[in-house]
Amino acid sequence: MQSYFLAMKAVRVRFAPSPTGALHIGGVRTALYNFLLARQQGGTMILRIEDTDQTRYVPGAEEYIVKALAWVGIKIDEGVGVGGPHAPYRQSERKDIYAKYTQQLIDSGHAYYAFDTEEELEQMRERLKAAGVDQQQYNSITRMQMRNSLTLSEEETKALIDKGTPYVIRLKVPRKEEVRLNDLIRGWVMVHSSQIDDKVLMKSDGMPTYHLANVVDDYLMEISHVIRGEEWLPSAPLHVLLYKFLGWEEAMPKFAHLPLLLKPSGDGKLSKRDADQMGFPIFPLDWVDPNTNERAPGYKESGYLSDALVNFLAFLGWNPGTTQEIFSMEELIKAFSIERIGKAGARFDIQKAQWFNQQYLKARSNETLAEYLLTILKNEGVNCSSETAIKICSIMKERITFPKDIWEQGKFLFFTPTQFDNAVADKKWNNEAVTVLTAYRESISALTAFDATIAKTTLESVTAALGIGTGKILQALRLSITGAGAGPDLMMVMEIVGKEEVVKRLDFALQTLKVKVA
RNA sequence: GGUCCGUUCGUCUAGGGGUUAGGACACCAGAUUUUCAUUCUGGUAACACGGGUUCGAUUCCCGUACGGACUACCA
Repeated sequence: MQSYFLAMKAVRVRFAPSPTGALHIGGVRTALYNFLLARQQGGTMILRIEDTDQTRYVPGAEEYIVKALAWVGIKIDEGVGVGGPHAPYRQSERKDIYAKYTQQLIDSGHAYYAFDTEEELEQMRERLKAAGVDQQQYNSITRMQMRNSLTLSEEETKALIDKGTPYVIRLKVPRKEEVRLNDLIRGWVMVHSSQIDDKVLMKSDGMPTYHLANVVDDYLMEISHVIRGEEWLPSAPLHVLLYKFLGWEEAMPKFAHLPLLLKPSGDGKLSKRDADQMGFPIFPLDWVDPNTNERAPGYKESGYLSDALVNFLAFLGWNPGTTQEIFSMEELIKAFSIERIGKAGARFDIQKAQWFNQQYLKARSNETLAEYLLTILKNEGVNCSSETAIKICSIMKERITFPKDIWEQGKFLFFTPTQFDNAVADKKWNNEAVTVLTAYRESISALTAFDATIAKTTLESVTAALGIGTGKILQALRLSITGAGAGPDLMMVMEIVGKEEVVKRLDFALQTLKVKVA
């Protein structure tokens, strides 16, 4: 009956970041998994901002999170930015709610006031450490030696509070109890309550800690599944205890603790530092730290396509069990399942992300890419027809990883080369080449129509007439036209560049490289 | 240190009591491309270790090792 009720419960998931800076790429994956489950089950995706630590608040972070999620295609149904029946969705605006439930815990004997100063806490830890105690915790044993409402009389406690003495409210964790939870990814996890300390629920500034706020909000917002990073697993039993003490055991959400995203070296959580060192972004969008004014690159601005990034991220810790690798968001929604999420941490391999990007880029139409190219060209002050831009994209897109490469690797299409690759020139620039190219220049300048096919047939007839193999001089021709020894189809390049420019470039190359054939 | 979690090619992973342990990225080689890239074909490469259970374990159990997370009035 009970489980039937739970099974039927509408799927409501939340992504609950803290606005302490830009959204980490690991956070994006967590949000994605939540979103996939919500969409698949016809559920609701909620965005809640966990800003209970006023000291760590970073201006602009919340806005960044909203923008970043929108960019990757994670649509928020309810929460910050869109509102909903459980507003407000910013924890700092829900202080009264938490106060009410802390009071309830105190009244039911599951929480207590603690007046210990930082120094006193420090002394306690020192004392325990010196005594060789394994855990220097505020717990069922040590709390009896501290200044709290358990060791003080009711009058003393009241007097202290009335006097305005700073205090926190701590959870009274039972001394001996087996706390268990059935994680959707890891199965049963059991922890003895003696291992859990009397966590602070309400800080001395009147704000709740994560533990309390998270449980209260998940309950009130009717969250069905808590999908979050593995770093929360150790405190999950504490949350289970809270549900129990608050009388919400029946409505407790299911938990799924995701494997961590590891640094490429594999030792530890992926951090901004590692990403910087390895030269890849850690944030979805560019982020300027308001304190240092430092700019951290984003995936978007670095040229990653959002659907490629989503595909890549989805596969870090999850797989469909088939050999299909390319998944659109729609396909991911259909195929996703929590059961197929792995247990072990996944190293972050930027090469794979680049491969996905390349795949998605190739799948883009020339027209779409051309639009993008045209905006770059406009900024660069380069004139180009959209027809030409489409042609350029068609020859460039097979050979690049990022859209910006079309421009960066295709500059020779817009500018006459000013210098030539010496290695190629040394090898391929010889008398034969000069003979052919000189003749070819003459033939082309006499042409009235010009395109890739004509360029090719013209070249073939010139080499045939001279009795020289086309292949022998092609590199020299490429060098003349592009300045380099490698690139896209040469005939198409010449078509794009146009007859006049081809002649001009041949003249310049013949002139400049003359010395090579002394 | 303590608690918890984890461990299949270099990486992401499939698989699961009897398999030639499969795929993808990366890498290497060949083919195509008169270049490079793409594409195609092929190749190198893995069940951490030790005990059980079993006719048989990479798969189940227990240890060990190694790795990670957590251990704040941070989330």
